[in-house]
Amino acid sequence: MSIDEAWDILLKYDYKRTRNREILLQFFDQADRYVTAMEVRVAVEQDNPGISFDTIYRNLAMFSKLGILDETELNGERLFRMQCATDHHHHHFICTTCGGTKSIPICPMDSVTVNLSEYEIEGHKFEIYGRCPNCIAG
Amino acid sequence: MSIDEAWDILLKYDYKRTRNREILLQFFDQADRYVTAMEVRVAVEQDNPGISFDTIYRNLAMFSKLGILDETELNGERLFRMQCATDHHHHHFICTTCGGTKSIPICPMDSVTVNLSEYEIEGHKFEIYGRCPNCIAG
DNA sequence: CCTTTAATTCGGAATCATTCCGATTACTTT
DNA sequence: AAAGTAATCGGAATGATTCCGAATTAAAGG
Repeated sequence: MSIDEAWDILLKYDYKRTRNREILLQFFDQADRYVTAMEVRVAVEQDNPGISFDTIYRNLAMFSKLGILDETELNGERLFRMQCATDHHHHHFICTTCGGTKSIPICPMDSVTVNLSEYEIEGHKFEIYGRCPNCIAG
Repeated sequence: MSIDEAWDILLKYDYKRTRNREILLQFFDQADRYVTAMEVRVAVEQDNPGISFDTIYRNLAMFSKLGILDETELNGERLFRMQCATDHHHHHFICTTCGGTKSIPICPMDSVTVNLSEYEIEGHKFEIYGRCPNCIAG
């Protein structure tokens, strides 16, 4: 998702265009991988020293709820990244070293044969963890 | 996994047979679903009022590392359950209301067609979330 | 059974990420 | 430019988890 598409969503929901949100979006746009909340904090403090933790966490949570960010968890750490374009549902390999991702175009839900008709399905998660070629080399 | 199988593992690694560990294992054995750390605390305090948080968390972490417990995360909460018998690799539907599970016998790794030969795969996760028939009925 | 030794537990303090809150600042609209 | 409301700030509060030194307990050997 581009920064512009993110702003489209934010403005549609009457969120205001603020400097902190622009900094956050630009950071996620160029990062293009999963980053920890701590990495976000360190990075945005470059652009706005004195930004409040509250502001960071509040916006991360809101972006995540609006689908602008993707949130996951690895070894007890929260990770965030810009949501992929939403046109093709897919999943990810996630590098446990750098947070980089690789698309896995299949969705296991298509292969589930168990009868879940009496269950209300709210969501699912499929992720592969490991090390990417770059991090193996490095 | 049964309580006896859990003790086999613990004793094999020279962990001692203590009352607190027995209480924990019995609780997970009868719970047979994902429970939060808080639920564990409340439950084991019935059997041993005054048990230290340290003891609970230390053993949960150790059980999890030894493969006696399965650990996952939902809405920022850590969930634990007794590990299934390890003979057939499979995944789970998890009820977001009660933590109950239903086995999903397929593994999406079998269907992954993307070439990951240059990647080191460390693990994967596939979970389906929703509400089970019991919890839907209310 | 008694002793020894090391693992385990206890209790409470410390840590760490995250959230809350009241006061201030900054968008957006008019 | 002024008003109104959302957003931010700064720092305190929260809550889960971990750490630590002292006390207890399980296992092994005599």
